[in-house]
Amino acid sequence: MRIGQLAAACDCPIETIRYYERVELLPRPGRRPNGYRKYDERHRRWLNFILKSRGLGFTQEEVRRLMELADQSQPDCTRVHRLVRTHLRDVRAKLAELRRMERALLGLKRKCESGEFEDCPALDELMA
Amino acid sequence: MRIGQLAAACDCPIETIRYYERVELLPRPGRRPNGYRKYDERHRRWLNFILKSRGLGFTQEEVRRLMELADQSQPDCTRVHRLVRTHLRDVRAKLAELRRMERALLGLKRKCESGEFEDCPALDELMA
DNA sequence: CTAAAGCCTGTAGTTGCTACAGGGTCAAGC
DNA sequence: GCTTGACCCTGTAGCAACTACAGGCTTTAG
Repeated sequence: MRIGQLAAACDCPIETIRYYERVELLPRPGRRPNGYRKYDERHRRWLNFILKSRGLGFTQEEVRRLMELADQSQPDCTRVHRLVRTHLRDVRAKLAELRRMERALLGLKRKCESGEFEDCPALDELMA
Repeated sequence: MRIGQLAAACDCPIETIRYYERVELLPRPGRRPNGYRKYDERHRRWLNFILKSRGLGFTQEEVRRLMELADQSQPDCTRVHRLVRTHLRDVRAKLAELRRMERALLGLKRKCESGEFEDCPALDELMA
């Protein structure tokens, strides 16, 4: 397939596919005589793997490691497990941070809503 | 005060202060004859405002708008309220996304833990 | 034969900082 | 008087992970 067809198959922008090639996430495809990239099923599966992993928030570096592990004949489940656990920890840290923000923003919002003030109490709180 | 003292007062890296000046978030300070930046209380309060807002996840653009609103003699609480609500929506969208990731990662983790497989079931799922 | 759609490379922009390199300034101590 | 160290300056480059052109080929449909 050509790049556009791969992009359609994986629902991923063409530019992103070329980008993954440039940063050496996606293996280099073959080329037709006219210079067009030529992809096969293997590429489609790797691209899907990358997209799924990124969709779970793994960094490029982590995806690279996952791909190395997946590429072995005898996948090392222990390592995969460790990667997943570590990343889960990161995700939970971000969750905690966002929840903190949510609480604070809710507080600001309530202040804005609670009655009549000369000046805005939310701005006051940010200024304090 | 000099930049180092402001940085210490607000617990913020010096580089960040210069950066905020460059992108025109923080008003330009005066200069001493030797070229050193010279800050006063007003700068300290603005910098705190910026740091607090950023800590709540507001983008630079949003902080700029908040600052404009805060700078008026008659702060428009309605606009502030709208900014806060919009941002709260964004934060909640990110929360939902992260929770989705958390669930999926937890699923992967459990698969890795649940017994003996020939190959890693987590990798299988990413590959599928 | 021409127009549109598809592909190519290479580079620059995004957000919000952070990290130098390569200098100038200033107060304290010997 | 001179050095040492802490502080400050500008300007540029780097990070993640894309996204968006510009400027140019090729292929396909009518």
